[in-house]
Amino acid sequence: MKSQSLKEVGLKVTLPRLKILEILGQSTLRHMSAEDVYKALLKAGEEIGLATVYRVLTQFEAAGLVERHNFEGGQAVFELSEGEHHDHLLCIKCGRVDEFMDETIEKQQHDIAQKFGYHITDHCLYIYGICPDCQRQE
Amino acid sequence: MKSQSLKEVGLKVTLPRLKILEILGQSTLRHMSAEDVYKALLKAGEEIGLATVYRVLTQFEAAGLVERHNFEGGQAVFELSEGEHHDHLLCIKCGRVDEFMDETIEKQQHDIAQKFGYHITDHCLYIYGICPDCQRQE
DNA sequence: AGCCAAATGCGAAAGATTATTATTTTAACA
DNA sequence: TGTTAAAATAATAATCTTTCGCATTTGGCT
Ligand SMILES: [Mn+2]
Ligand SMILES: [Mn+2]
Ligand SMILES: [Zn+2]
Ligand SMILES: [Zn+2]
Repeated sequence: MKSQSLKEVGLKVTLPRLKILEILGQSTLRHMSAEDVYKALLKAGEEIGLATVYRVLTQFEAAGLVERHNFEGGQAVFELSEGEHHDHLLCIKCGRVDEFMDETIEKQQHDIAQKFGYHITDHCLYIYGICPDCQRQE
Repeated sequence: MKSQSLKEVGLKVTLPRLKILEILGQSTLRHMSAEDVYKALLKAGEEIGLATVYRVLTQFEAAGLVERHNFEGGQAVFELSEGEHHDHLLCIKCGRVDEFMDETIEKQQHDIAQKFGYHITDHCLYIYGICPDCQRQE
């Protein structure tokens, strides 16, 4: 359960942290901005400050519980870490986000880093485009 | 020459625009933030406002003269468009940026978008890691 | 129950970027 | 070449996202 995952990463079990984990897990959006989380909390009747949301999300990221993405549009978004890595396809019209993982691309990245002598720590691949639904409405 | 490229994209030839193009072309850094450009202008004795730098860079982007990248770290960076697309390798220690292009990755991206039914407009792949030089100093 | 370190809430502050508006400059043309 | 309307600039204010500082509260432990 949620309090367990907090303990495992060495974070105190507090009400704000539990609620934020809950929101991230239940929301229909897998990718939420701090503001999204804050509004969802308000809607759920929780009085948690926006600064706390930011603080907690940053701590969750450091602990490996969530991942932060810098999609276009100013606000960072967060999603619960599910173990396996994936990259993103984003619709520039409606904001839809799809996820994928491609072994070939992952391997090529590794080869490129090796060629340049880099020790990879992380990477992100964002493919922007127009989703099937939005193409129909043109 | 520079005034020509401005005319070609339908932008008036103004001193700020010429100077900014010049800075982008001459700087040793291929990837500069608006602030970087602004400081380089000051150093060159030009009195151009930061707001103008932002405005001009955004116009250049819209005109296809420069590309904007949202690397990690808050500030967007800009580079002169050189025709051929490329992606980026970034050192998280020293900020070094390397560029590469991999046909296999490009093709896989196309295939993925097709599978999801997206019409690709753009994409970016950022590989973060530690560069050879920084590995030595550990 | 009671203590103390850690966490929260609130408002202020910071950092990046954009908007407003008066003034200046450009491009077109008489 | 001088005139003029439209566009661009400079300066400043405003906005937006995120972080900080500090007084207050809470969670974990005795
Ligand atoms: Mn995702
Ligand atoms: Mn580049
Ligand atoms: Zn869409
Ligand atoms: Zn380095």
